[in-house]
Amino acid sequence: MKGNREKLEENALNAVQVGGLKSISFRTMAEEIGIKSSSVHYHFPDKSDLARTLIERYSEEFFRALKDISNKRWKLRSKIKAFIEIFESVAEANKLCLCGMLAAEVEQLDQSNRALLSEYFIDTEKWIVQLLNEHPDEIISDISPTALARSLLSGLEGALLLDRVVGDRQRLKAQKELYMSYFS
Amino acid sequence: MKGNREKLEENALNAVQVGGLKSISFRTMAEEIGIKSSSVHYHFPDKSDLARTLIERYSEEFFRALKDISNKRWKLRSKIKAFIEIFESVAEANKLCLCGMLAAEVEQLDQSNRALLSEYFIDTEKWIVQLLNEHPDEIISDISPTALARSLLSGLEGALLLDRVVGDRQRLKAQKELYMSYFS
DNA sequence: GTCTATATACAGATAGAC
DNA sequence: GTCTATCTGTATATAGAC
Repeated sequence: MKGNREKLEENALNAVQVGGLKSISFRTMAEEIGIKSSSVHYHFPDKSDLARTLIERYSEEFFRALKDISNKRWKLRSKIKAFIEIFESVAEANKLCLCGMLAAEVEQLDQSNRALLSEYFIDTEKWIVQLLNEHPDEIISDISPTALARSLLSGLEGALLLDRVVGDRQRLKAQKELYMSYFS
Repeated sequence: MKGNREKLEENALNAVQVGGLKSISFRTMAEEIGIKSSSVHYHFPDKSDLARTLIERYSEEFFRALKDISNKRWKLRSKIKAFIEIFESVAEANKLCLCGMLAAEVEQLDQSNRALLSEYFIDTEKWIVQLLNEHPDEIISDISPTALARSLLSGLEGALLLDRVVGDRQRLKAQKELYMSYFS
């Protein structure tokens, strides 16, 4: 019962997480669901509009998952673990985080999409900082919550990037070991 | 006194670190130094050959810099600091590490270039591990040298990626603060 | 080593019919 | 919402002259 717009979005999201925005075209998007490229333009006027849709869709789903973690877990350690596991599930599909991939292509994005990307990273860091501030007694470190949040998120994005090239999950595993050691 | 091949390599290296391999063409490369695209093909038969040249060139220069750090510094802390500063100088030019950028585009690379990319990351991690093993008494951590090396490198690559989008140097700064706290 | 010229393919995008 | 048809630009790549 999925409409074509929905199919296009899902396929494009996956393809961009694998190969980047420049790796997809209106033609290939169309072919994959059996329509013509001009019909894709009906749903997404241009590539910038498509990118915006994907970033918004990905962000919404991501922050919904973060909210879930905040609500359904008790200990800081368990929350951080669940957060890292989101990235592990991306790695298992041999993809990057959508925003991590687009970050490499930022020069090809317009200003409004760059702003959306930046917002994704900043808001994720804010979510981590809030977590840490809610459980100050469970943190084993002198590093500030802000610095911890920034290094954790960029560390996970980098781990996805390198692990996919090397062909294992060792960097994600190392990041997990490192950051779990910060929480009792 | 630079030959055209040298000019092409330098321009391409910079352009790929900024916008990725898919953002450059034989045409634009040619125009930037005032020749025709067919002449670029004389120097680099195809894009795969160009990519290989860039990875090898970048890796050689990078590992020469690492050797320099190994030789000219005494304390582990000073060596790690110098290593991180290599990434800071890349960030200042608003670029990514060449191999970090190509890691995002790995699906568009052939097998031999993927192997070169992987080698770059693995060899860098080995260099860090060796450093750590040479100064066991200067490490303040229970994390294994291997895990530290893997998380440090992927953390720095991720920091370059995110900082460029957000438009500051905060993630690189956070990584530096975090890892410097591991060494006396 | 560099050129002109060209082959071939694919890209984003739009007009207008149904 | 989807189609056919088309415009325009750009890509990789090669043949052959100079």
